[in-house]
Amino acid sequence: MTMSTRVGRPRDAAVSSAITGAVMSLLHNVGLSGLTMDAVASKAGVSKASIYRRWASKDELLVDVIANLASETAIPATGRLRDDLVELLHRMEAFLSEIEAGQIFPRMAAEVHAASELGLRYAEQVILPRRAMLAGMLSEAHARGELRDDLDIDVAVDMLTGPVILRMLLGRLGPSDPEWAPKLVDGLLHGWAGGR
Amino acid sequence: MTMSTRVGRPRDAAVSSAITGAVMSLLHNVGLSGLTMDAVASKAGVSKASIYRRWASKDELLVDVIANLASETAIPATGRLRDDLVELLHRMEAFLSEIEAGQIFPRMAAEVHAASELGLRYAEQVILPRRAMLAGMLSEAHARGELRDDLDIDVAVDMLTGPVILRMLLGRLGPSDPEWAPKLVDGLLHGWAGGR
DNA sequence: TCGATACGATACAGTACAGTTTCGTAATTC
DNA sequence: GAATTACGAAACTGTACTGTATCGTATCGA
Repeated sequence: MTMSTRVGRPRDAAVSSAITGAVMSLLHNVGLSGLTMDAVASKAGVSKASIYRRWASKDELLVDVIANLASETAIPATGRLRDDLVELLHRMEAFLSEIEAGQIFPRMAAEVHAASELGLRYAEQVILPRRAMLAGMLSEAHARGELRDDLDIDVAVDMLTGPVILRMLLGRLGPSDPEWAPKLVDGLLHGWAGGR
Repeated sequence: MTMSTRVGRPRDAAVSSAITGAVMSLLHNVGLSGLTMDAVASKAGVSKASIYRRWASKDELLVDVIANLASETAIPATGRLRDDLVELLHRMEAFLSEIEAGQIFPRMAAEVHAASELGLRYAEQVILPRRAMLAGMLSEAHARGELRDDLDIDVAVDMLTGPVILRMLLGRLGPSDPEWAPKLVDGLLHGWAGGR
């Protein structure tokens, strides 16, 4: 029962990375609408057959690339909640604008809403892990006594991420306010009413 | 220079309304992806020629219908901000789920982001007016002394609408919490930190 | 050397859809 | 009643894809 070393010419790893690289490049340049399999093959200098030898469909290729694209994200943890939140928002803004997420996220949101295969995998591999990380961050702050006891963590995650997503979706509608992130954080922490 | 009364058979107003009605119905049922001109014609009991006699393209038809669809919305005004906000959120949730906006909004967000003709008109006719109404509502509350002086109204609008949009986009990911709206409002008004 | 698999290139099949055109018929103005 | 426009039906054109198949060639294990 030897681990059968496959016979025949082995797959070229450079081809695989050329394909995923081409997908990322095209996402960045032409967005999701202009991303065709012919364009990927052309950009990667690769034949379409080589793509379909590795991925069964365009959707599987996309999920693969997008999931990896969104993997490396560290949560700031200085111990001071306000600073952590502002820093987090800045990172989210950077990430969302970096890869033309304005093209990707609306499409993925529609997929999630439609509960398609692509949408489910995007939710599992991209959205839910991030929400879990945020929830963990808030839980730690709660343990440190920085949050009210009756704050619902899930709702808080919505309160934090919702405005960022919205801002990215509608970004071009108004002038961008460099103080937006700290204003949001202070609004969240201290509330609209009463106070100072 | 008489106002030339056009010669020939006049257009049937019933045909026009059948078309727009079919578009709304299809948006409701199959969403934007399944909305083809053949489907519209079939559903309306009308020939495609009659559609293209009235609208030059699918996009123009869509803009027309969507703009009218989002026209009538009243802002609650009981004078107590908290109740108004909760009621407002409920109306937004109802509106967004009513017409399968989960299909429409992501698509329109992508259009807005791409600054296409369709996106610009959607922003002008649907998004911006609503934001203005919300800003007015908050300004009144501010005049009544219910809000902190240093609250940025624009950011506040983001804080209010962002979570609702997000919740709608990702709606199917988690169990729905009937107390979500009041939790959000209380979180906004009283803040995460300090307090009670 | 031989069988098996990968590769690029390219043609091909299949599908889906926007928008156009044709045709026979109905409504309206002059 | 003649010219003109609207109407439904349906065929048609053009396009833009996804995914498959074919072919000659290259690279591996046995």
